[in-house]
Amino acid sequence: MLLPLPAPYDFVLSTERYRRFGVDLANLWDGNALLRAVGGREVRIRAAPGGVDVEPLDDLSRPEVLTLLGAPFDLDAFYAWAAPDEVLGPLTVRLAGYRPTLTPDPFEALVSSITAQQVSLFSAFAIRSRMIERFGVPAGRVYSFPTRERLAAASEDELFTIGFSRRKAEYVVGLARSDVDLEGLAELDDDEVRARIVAIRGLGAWSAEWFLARHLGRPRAWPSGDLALRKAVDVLYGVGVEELRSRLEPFQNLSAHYLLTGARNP
DNA sequence: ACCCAGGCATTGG
DNA sequence: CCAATGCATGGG
Repeated sequence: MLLPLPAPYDFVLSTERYRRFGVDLANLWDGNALLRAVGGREVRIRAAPGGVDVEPLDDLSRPEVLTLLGAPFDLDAFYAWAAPDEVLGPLTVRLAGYRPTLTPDPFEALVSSITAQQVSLFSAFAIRSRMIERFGVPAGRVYSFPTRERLAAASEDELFTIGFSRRKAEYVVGLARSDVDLEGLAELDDDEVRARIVAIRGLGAWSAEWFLARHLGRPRAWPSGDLALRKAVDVLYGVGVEELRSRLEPFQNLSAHYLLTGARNP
């Protein structure tokens, strides 16, 4: 069944992140389709004229896929705003139809951030996939991401065995066992979200900003501490990330994604 | 055998 | 308040 998305939309480019750094067992690339477990069932997403083909498409999968594919982003407004910019103008033309994906679940977003802290994304993907394999549940060929309950019941040693540092194992289990209302964060404004995230052990400013950017899809999220973004901004603009921030108002999030994707797809 | 990679908490000044 | 340190794995 067709799930419409605003044109232009480039499905393959938009999902590049899920296969660029290795295999993502929770967002599994299958040659021409993206597989994702929704409610314990495998959902298959493929490119289609006017949007994507989703199978099965129902009241459960529809909102999940819309979030996953970044439907909330207003690309038209971003492109119009970016056109005069010497860097983002050409970039939005070259990457036309790139719609950043979002992580639908807050716990998944935060645990994924912990796995990606400090190490290369190749390493992060490998460790994260071993965790998904062990603590997630297969739905066809793809896996549902490990639930908070399942990781709350895990031991730090189990996580250490599959490649987590002792410290990161503490962070993941601690987050799972905490009483923080992760769903409730969506009701708060950007700065309140930042404060709540940073108050959790193992999550700093970088993780908070990516949570705003890739889970909540907040337009002004700007992960200025991100090493890859710093390098991309330096190469493409020749300035620092902090001095660029105000210039990108109010499209910092989409700008960051276009700069990162543009820098690694020259 | 190195060195670095899309951080963070801890420790020491 | 800022600088130094340890962390585990995958690629080059």
